[in-house]
Amino acid sequence: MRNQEIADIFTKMGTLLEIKGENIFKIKAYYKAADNIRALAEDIEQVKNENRLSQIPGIGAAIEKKIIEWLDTGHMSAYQELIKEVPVSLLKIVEVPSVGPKKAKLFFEKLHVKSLEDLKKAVDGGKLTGLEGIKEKTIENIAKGLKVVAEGQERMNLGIATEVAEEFLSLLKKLPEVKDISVAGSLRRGSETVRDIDILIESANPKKIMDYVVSLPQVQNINAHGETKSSILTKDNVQVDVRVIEPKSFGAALLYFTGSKNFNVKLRQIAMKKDMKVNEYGVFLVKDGKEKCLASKTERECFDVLGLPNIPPELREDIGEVELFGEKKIPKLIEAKDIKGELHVHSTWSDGRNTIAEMVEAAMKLGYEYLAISDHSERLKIAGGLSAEDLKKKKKEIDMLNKKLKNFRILFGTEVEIDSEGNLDYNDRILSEFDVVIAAIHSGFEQSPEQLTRRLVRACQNKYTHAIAHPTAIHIGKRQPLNMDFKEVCKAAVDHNVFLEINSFPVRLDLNSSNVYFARSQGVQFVINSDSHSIDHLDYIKFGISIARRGWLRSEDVINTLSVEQLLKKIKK
DNA sequence: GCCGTTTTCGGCCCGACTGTTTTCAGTCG
Repeated sequence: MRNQEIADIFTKMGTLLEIKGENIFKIKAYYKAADNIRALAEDIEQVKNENRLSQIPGIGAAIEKKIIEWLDTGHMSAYQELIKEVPVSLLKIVEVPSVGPKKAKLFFEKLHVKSLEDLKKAVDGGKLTGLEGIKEKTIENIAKGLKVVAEGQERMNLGIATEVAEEFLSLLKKLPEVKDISVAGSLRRGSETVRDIDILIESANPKKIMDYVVSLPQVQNINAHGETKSSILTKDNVQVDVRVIEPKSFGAALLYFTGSKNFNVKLRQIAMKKDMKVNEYGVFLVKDGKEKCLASKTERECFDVLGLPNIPPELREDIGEVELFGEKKIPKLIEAKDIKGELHVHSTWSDGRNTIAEMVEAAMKLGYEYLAISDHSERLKIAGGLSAEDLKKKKKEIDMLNKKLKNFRILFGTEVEIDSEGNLDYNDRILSEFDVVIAAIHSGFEQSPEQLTRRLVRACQNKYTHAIAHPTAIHIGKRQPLNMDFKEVCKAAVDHNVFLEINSFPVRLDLNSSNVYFARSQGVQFVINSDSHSIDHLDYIKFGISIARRGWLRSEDVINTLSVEQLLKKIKK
């Protein structure tokens, strides 16, 4: 799919036009088109071939023409013209905190600054001094910003973000001034990656809280320190924004700061049609130039007066949830309590840190009814892959443990390698012994799209395969997802009764929520696993559940919400 | 550049903080 690359071009064009000083609404049109293409569930090339591009919201005649040109010829003349005027390297400069399009333009025109290196030289050489609107403090902030960029402030995965947020929440909760507290932003929406952490606090005494936040030992740099809003950078380079809200508008603020941005825009548009206005202080009726607050205390009240149901944070992406909620078509989403067991955890038999017995004990504490111990297969030597001989011993251990257990079943599983041709790493006789066979790719990521697709399709066709683990093999921050035809893989999964995994391990989070949303539309069924390598990892399942919810999954779309008997019946080939 | 139950023009979501000003522009979310 070329959706991402086209969306990226339009995002770039938006920013370049901003630097150029174009009409703000034209710029927004490019951003909006990029957003909608990125969120598109189907292949844009197919949409083009079926002449439906203009049906995508935010795509009119001009942008449609540009998309067609790009898909047909591999270049876009409007983009080429634009980067002649505004060097594409300026995009790096607006990424520097406290430098936006206006300053980028100023530095480019007055100092010929075209790259981060140029900017650094200009700052170090004192060249910024004397430019209009630039004084000591601004220069200092830009110097700091350059440092942050140099240290690579990337998006962190959901696991790291959750950890940092929990640390701050537990510290702040101790303050007597804090009446209520919640995370907001993409973290609350359960997004796979998070850029910064938003924390909202309900309190009538903001000053004390603000002073406390900026004085914490975790703070490396104070970006802002206001009366109700402060922003800090931790020593681990994580940006944490804390806002204090008056009790009467906590709900409205939570709604506002949870976003997403596009969801908020949609809410305001709905409000406008009803002569209302939404901001972080409440939902207001606007009449004869006067405003009357209709709701503000809780999110639910705000949704109520807008005529909407209580939309869960994970769904607030403006990909149709608002409209469908109006028609009562949104499914009842899966919840943590629906999970009855897991099919993909490791033990000391391969590269896990805990024994089968220890893993089982931890799983029972979570209220699970079963656990498949799916260790690596022979070929993956680096992770202690099991030989045929090892498997016999492991099976014996599981049988023995199962005899002792009441109301819990250990399943004999494997995470078996898919080789470069799509064959599985054990022969049929061995595969037939397992209760659960999960096939996975751990090597050969750089094959051609055709090879990768064929590999995954063949793995699905194997009559012993029950599920595909971490189907795109993404490693957040390190490895791109496999470049393959995901639609084909979904089709093979459906045709051969194979379940696709939502792997909850924080560096994987694979499938991601857009994959899930798309796969669901293709009729795929799922399994949510933690891929635990120790008892501490079992808790990661919560991230997989967030992704499932963001992909609109119900409990019946996920096989490990079934009892063990139902599960074994369902996966039987 | 997009869009339309005011449909081919005239709108297009809202506010806090900072640094520069002395009323506001730029940045950010």
